[in-house]
Amino acid sequence: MAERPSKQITEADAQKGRSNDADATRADILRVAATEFAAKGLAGARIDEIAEQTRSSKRMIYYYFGSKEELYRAVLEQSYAGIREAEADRHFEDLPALVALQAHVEHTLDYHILHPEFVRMVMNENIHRAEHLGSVDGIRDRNSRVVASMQAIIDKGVAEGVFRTGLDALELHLQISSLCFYVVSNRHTIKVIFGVDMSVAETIARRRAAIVATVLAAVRPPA
Amino acid sequence: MAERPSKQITEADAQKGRSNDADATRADILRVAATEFAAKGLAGARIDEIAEQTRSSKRMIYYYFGSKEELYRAVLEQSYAGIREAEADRHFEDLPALVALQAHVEHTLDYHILHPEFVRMVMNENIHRAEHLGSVDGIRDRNSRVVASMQAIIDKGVAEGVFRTGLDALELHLQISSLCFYVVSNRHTIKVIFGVDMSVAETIARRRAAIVATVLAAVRPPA
Amino acid sequence: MAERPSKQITEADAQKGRSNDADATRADILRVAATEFAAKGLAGARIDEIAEQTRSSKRMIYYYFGSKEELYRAVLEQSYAGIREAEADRHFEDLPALVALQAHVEHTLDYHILHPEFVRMVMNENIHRAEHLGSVDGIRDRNSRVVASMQAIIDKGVAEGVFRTGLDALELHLQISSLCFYVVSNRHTIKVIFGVDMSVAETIARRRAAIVATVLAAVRPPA
Amino acid sequence: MAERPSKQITEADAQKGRSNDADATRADILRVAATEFAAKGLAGARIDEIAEQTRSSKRMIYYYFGSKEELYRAVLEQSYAGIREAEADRHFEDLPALVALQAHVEHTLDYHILHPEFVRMVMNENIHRAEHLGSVDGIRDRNSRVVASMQAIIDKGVAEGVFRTGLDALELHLQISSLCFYVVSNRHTIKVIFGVDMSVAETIARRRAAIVATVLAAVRPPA
DNA sequence: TATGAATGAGCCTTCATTCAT
DNA sequence: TATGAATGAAGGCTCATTCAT
Repeated sequence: MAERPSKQITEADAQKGRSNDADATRADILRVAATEFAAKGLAGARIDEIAEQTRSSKRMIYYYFGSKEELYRAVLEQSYAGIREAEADRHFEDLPALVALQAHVEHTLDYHILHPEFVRMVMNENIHRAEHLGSVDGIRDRNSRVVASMQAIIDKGVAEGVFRTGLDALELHLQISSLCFYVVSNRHTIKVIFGVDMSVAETIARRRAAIVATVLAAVRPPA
Repeated sequence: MAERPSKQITEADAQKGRSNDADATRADILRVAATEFAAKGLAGARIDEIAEQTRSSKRMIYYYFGSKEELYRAVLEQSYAGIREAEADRHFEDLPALVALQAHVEHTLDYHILHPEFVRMVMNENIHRAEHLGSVDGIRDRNSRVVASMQAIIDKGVAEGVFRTGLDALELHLQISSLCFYVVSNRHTIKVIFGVDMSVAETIARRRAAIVATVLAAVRPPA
Repeated sequence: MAERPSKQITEADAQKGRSNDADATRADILRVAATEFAAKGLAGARIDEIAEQTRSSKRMIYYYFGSKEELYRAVLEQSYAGIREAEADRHFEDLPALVALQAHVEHTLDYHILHPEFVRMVMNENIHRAEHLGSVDGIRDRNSRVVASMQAIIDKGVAEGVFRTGLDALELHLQISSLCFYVVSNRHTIKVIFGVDMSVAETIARRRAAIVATVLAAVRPPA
Repeated sequence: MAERPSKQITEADAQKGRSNDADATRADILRVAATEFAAKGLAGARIDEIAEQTRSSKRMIYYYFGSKEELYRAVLEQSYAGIREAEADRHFEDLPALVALQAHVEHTLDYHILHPEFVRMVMNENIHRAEHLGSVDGIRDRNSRVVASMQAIIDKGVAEGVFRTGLDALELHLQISSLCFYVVSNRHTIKVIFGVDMSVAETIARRRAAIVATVLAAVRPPA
């Protein structure tokens, strides 16, 4: 993310002692906006509040992003880019299927727990019937990649004789997502209704084990 | 005050404990508001738009509910009352554990699919960190009831030798909830990313079977 | 004020065990309204709040008084009726002029201190350029009576040789009013600016003496 | 910010420390609001009406003042700043005590007559129990200054042998205020009740003379 | 005489957005 | 690229008043 800025530092910038202010400003706005939109949704977030927490001004938000909605889309895009990168970084090819699946589930759960803003953005997007997600670049690529990756694990598991046959890669992916997403997305109502605090490490550990157990049970061949 | 209501109490009214125009107006507002809040969230919904779809006026909304937030809370309360009633109607006591569990999962999934507004309200509430849920009456009662019911099934299943030991009732409930909730809550992003339309009957049937299979696998005793 | 109800108790009332409900209701509303209007002014007072503090309802306010403004006028009228009665009760005819004048000043000051709502109503009325006072019955009578009374004291004082000549009755009345009114009308700003609390008995006593001294000095003949 | 205001700084602006459109807009709003609040009070004044008489818009009122109450407070502050400045401009040090006192009374009366909005604002504030006055800067300073000034006159008068001893500076100040304030504050009820029009020059002159006479009599040593 | 329900107009306030510089 | 000032439209809410019974 911070590795390769999209614009080169111009000579003029260098002369003025500024090192790519534009990108820094953009990133700064995006960071603040991500927090605000995740916290309050598209309608609930306030451009003024975002501007105040920014190092620059409200005018700059419009200069860089054009409108509140486009800023929201940029945040959304960034959110999905994050999980895409995280998923791309995982390489379970050489592991036994069961180990790979377990690792995948744990990584997925961890990502959600570590990135509640991502979870909130996805919730927001669903409240808006995903109308902004369509215009986000490369969003459909995720499909093939994540499903292919799941399919690879399934194939290996079946080949190893540790998975049952007839498993559907997309279905399995969605179930794992369900189990990992819900823990984070619904943690507040869970807390109120059941008194369970999902931010406690021990609770998380217990839930992780239970989720892993369920997923492994789901792929287990019949006795 | 309670001496003589101006209109006669009909049998239907009596059954619902409603007795006059006031309650009808209240209910009408609540119904419209439920749709709007579910669709757009607390911040996104507009009192004006709710009023327009109502048989009464904006003024009446404030007359009966006091503020936008209180109206939202009333809708939230009603949403939870709905699922609580639905859960209370289920009686699986005389069924074998596996059948009871399967029926429970299917009912739960069906309820979510049939009541997407409930799902959306829960999402909204989580976006607001469940700050309004706390003041909703009887919300914590659900805990004991739903967990007790799950525990009963677990106990019977273990007694019958068809469930493994060591199952946690709350954990199982949350996993079932995850699997049933996500299908509905995230259907829009799922549609955009994976092209799967959750409103198609066939897709639903396939997912229902898969979810049931996973839950049953999760409780299955080791081979 | 509560001595003689304006309407007789009808037989029907007596039968129902009600003793002149209508007048009681009217008086009750008027009493509450007086407090509210005095406290918040015509624009600031709320019919709803008045109704809530009443033993009857909002509808009754309109039934008896027709409108907010007319209720205000009724309160105003009642306020002026109060001071008129108080002034009418004073009989200084047999006293020496100086004693009579001193008693008059003290009574006037006491009345203002004991009836801050009257003072507030007069302030309100001046803020509204006295547009409602015109339609209040018998308001101009006060002129002749109060000026005549003052003139009588002046005449006697001059005859006794203890007052200077050339005194104007209205002017003297207005100066006494000024001194007595201001203490109450401006007590809040006085408190904030000068830290003097006009509700403290000792402070009042000191001010009373000072005001009396000034008025007596004002009528004193030249040395 | 202060680099180059869009309009040239006029001499008048410079004198008042104002330099650009923003301050002009603010001042314009304040001027209009002063009239409205004085005329109708806090509750009676309408932001819409103020906005209409302004060169700018309703939105700008909130941009500069935040709320109706804060605008009211700004007007109140300005009102008191006016009389404070007027009082500061008076220099009676070199005059004989009697002349100084008479000049002071006449100036005070003139200020009230020339600034009825100030009088009305003070009335409004008293109707609101001076709850806004507390947060007005420098309001308590007036105390020391005005009392000190009065004390100086008293001291000189006593030294000259033309004032009696035992005079209290605050008390004298309050009596003078009473006499000058009431003429303006209660002129409408006075007009209705006594038919005396305080806006007529001759009437004012007569009252001024009478008030001066009373104050001078109040300080006169015993014969 | 009395009451709860209803209402239209209008009020204070806020929002995303744009302009002038 | 950057900033403070400005804005139209609309949003939530309240008020005095009236209707149906």
